[in-house]
Amino acid sequence: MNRRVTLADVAELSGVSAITVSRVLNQPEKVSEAVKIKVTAAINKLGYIPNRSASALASARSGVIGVVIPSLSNNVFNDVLRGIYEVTSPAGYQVVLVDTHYSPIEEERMIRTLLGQAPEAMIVTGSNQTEHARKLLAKAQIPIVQIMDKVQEPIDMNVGFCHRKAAMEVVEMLLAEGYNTLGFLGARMDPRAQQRLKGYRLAMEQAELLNEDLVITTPRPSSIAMGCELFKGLISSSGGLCDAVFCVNDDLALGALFECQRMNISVPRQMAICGFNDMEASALVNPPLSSVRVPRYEMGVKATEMVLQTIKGEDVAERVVDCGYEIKMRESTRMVV
Amino acid sequence: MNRRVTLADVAELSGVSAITVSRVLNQPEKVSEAVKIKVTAAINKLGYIPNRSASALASARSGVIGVVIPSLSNNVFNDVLRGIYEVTSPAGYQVVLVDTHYSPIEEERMIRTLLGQAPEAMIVTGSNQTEHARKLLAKAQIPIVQIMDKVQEPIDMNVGFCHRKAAMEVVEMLLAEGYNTLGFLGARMDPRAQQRLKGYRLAMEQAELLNEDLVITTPRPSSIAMGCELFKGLISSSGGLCDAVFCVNDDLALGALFECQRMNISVPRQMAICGFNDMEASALVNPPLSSVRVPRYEMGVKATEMVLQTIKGEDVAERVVDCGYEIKMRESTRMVV
DNA sequence: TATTGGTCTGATAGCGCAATCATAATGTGT
DNA sequence: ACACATTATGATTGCGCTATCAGACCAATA
Repeated sequence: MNRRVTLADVAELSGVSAITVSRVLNQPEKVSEAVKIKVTAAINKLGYIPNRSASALASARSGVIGVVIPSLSNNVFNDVLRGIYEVTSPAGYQVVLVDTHYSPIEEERMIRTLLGQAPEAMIVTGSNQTEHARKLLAKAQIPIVQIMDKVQEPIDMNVGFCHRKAAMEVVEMLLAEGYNTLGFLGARMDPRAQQRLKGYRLAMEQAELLNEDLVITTPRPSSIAMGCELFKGLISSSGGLCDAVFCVNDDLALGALFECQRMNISVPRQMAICGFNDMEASALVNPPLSSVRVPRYEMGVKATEMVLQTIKGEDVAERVVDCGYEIKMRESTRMVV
Repeated sequence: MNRRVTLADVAELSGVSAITVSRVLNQPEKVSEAVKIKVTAAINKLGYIPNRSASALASARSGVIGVVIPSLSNNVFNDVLRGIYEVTSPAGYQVVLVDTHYSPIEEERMIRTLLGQAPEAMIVTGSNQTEHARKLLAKAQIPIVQIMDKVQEPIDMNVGFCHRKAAMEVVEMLLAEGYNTLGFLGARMDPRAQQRLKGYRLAMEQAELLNEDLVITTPRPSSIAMGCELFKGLISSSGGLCDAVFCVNDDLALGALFECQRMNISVPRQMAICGFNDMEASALVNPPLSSVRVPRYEMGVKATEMVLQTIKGEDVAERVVDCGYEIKMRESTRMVV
């Protein structure tokens, strides 16, 4: 027979009760050395691996943290995830990760299935959950952190920053540098992209320079290739008058840069380019691309620490954390005189 | 009270037995229309979400697929994961993902905890598991696919390609193109990187051109910045004699390219560059980088289809799949006469 | 010696669900 | 009318583990 090895098997072999074996694994300080050694030997001999479903059911603790992200392909979330695992892994928690493909409907479905795992906490991206999804989350009575965005009315906790403010600040810096015909490239246009566009519009309006012909966006997914395409769109729509472009992320900015190289448009002399997220490539291309550094890894770590702390019953001092950002002005937006 | 809603609650409200509610959810074809409507209404009213731990325990089916990858930061695995989710998600399976940080020891530990979830199948990366980890996997009696590599003796199933052969072929093509002082840049040097290096060495040896001074590697993580660094190492170690460089991945190749641009080394006139993986940027930089296209997404899909098929009890025709690769020769390795 | 307090171990029950088998209700053919 | 198959529903049980409480044991103190 190849029945799976259970606690009872270990108990029998080591001559103790099942509950004692359980204690050896979960509360070893409550067991005498002699028994611990006997039981450990039996565990190793049988190759016993505890069944988490049974444990979860009996203890009402699943050891699962649910993580909801909008896209597995967006590298931005790699770093966030890395941060999350950095904390969950040593703490013995498992991550169950779902991808919503940027769809609130799908997100609601995913949250529902995730809740079926009775997660002890959830980390979700942004704030445009459906009304029903928010209700589900609130009803679950577990710690929840919304990440990436600065959220108006958090379901529970929040770690993020204001994308609108960051974008405004970028535009203001570019205007201060001397650029004035400043275009905008955006793809996917998820809520965070929308906020950045809003920031761009606000700052341009304030400077009385807003020209909707210079705003090129698409709901299609973002990519370097899309950056090339949108940039060509900007050139034709602006009649070649643009002197700078703010891209909603670094992929688009790289695309714009590579396209400039092919079109023999000198960066930054003829065209300044600024991205967002500060991915690794941005600082290393030629010329180095200006961008906005975002503490992605740190957000993942912080959010996870907050939920684990709450699980442990400790108080979380700051339930809403503005993790900020850092504008990295590099050669790609240095005005040449 | 805020006790979680259970099957029994739904059963009571709808005036049927618990098992009937269970059937409405899992085998609706076995329940009459009238009862189905009544029960569904109760489920919605109470906001009932089934507890998967209990379900897993009772049915001995966890609905979990375990996935073991060596690194969350390596973008190569994004696409593989995307492929995996593309299949698991509609089939109602949850993915539990673990990251081994390229360490077989940590991998063994992760596999052990993963097995605690009683996964119905596992997808693991490569073949350098510890002996014990392999035993654990084999003992689990579940379908297992090793991905990425072509594996000598698969634990169960395998989807991948031969990295050594791919690298050999690349080197042979570069030599045929007319390059002969061909360097190698490698970072991290995980088993697949080792295989590519082996392929390089074999091909160079065959051509009687192998010169270990032109092999620059580091165990440190791979990155674009590391590509810049290693390339500088190659230049100094080769005394500027190199006319081409084969990089173990595209990050290093991009680093080498960007560094060439800064050092005013013309690519490909003075230095040809070839990468591996064919990430998006490679085709879009200037000049476009030669690389090896690898069906990452497809590997994820295929591996997942294979395990789900096995779970369903169907036979998998090919238990070992060579998914191949495609060498993309682009301008960065075009000999200029 | 009796009492107390502490440490260690075990018996029992139940977490929420589905497998299994039993039973009731319905239809079908003769 | 009957036997018989078929479909729909329910009662019981147990998956593997841990919470809870009870008890055994020992040492130290009164």
